[in-house]
Amino acid sequence: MTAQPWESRQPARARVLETATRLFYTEGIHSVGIDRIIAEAGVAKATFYRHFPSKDDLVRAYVVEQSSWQRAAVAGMPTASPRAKLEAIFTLMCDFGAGPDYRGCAFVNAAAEYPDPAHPVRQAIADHRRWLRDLYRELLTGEGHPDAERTADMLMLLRDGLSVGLDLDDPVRVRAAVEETLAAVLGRGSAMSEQGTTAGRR
Amino acid sequence: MTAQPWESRQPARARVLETATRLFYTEGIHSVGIDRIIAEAGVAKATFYRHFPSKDDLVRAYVVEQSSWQRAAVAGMPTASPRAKLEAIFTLMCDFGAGPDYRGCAFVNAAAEYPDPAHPVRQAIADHRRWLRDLYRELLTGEGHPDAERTADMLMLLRDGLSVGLDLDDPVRVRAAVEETLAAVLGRGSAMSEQGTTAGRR
DNA sequence: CCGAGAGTAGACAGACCTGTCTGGTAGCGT
DNA sequence: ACGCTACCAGACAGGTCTGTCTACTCTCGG
Repeated sequence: MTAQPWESRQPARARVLETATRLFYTEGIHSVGIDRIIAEAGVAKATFYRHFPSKDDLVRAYVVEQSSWQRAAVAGMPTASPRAKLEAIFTLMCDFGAGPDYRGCAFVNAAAEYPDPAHPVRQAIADHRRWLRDLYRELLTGEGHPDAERTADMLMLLRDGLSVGLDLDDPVRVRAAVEETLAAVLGRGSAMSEQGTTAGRR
Repeated sequence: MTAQPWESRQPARARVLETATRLFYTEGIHSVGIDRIIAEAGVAKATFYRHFPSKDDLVRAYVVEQSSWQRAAVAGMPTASPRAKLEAIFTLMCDFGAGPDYRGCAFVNAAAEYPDPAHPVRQAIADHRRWLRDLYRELLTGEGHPDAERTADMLMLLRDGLSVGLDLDDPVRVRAAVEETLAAVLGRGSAMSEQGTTAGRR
């Protein structure tokens, strides 16, 4: 009875990481135990601990994987002008944040559960944020923005704000405020377009 | 040996709440157990459970108390113009966030550990955020701002962004970006003054 | 003086946590 | 056919969690 034709399924490590990602994101990290993860992933405990020597390693892998997803998503976006790309990134975040499963930014939430800045999980979060800020800065530079450094920091502020607000406040109002702020920060070239999933207005 | 002259000390409930506030904020909520709190507060377990029927009640009291602090802090600020008051509020947040003990926004962090929006803790957080947005809106209205509703939402974005950024990124750069964004959102009347604790520039 | 109220100290129950270990099975390369 | 690797199932240890309970002490109002 044991060990079905599991070539059909994903390999154990991927199943664990997928399950952990879902549970960590929707329920929080400290609230989800190993037993629950291996049960829902259909994986034996020994197998889990072979792939992830400790729970913290799993958490770190979760954060790193989230970062990889986002990098891939950005890399796979249609290459329009830098400005259009920036606006598309923020539109995408607003769309995602308006969905029913949205639970805030995975990195911010993880950081809230790992206070120590020297912890590997925090390091992974810091890596992601460095990448993100560099992305903003390069897009701004590519657009010929006169103060890409400062403006990239402002976009980080906006990004963090919308991550939190979409979770805790009314997403429709947050979205409108994001569009307005983005226009104010980037200068009113072409306002963030109207193709959002939720009808724009207010 | 038991029961010293504890009229000199704070009463038990206050000691518990004070200890819990410190530990919850600096180490996270799920990471801190009841045993630790009562030990550091110097309170018996039975006493604790008389004042707080469950840990969640304590957590809720922690959130409510944080909210009270902030309301009192705002109420106790010198009453200048609404605009000056707004700028002072953001300056205060930046000053606080530049300190070594800063660990992010207590409400955002707590929300990260309580995913269920119907949970009493989340309700308390929502109450605080409603108060905060109303405060922004009223100050903007008092200043005669043409679109206080929308701008209040933008200030919420900025507030959440700086709460996160001051914890996870370089506080000096975040502060500069906050000043810039605030000026952009509020319109360049009088830029946020230079009296910060950390030297302004970049 | 005496009883009520608030507090202290600590044992205890039952659940859950991480992490280890044993033992068995399925598939693959050689 | 053989061994290697990856996996499954589950028991187990040792600790920690929340919450309950017993037994005692101190203080104060009446």
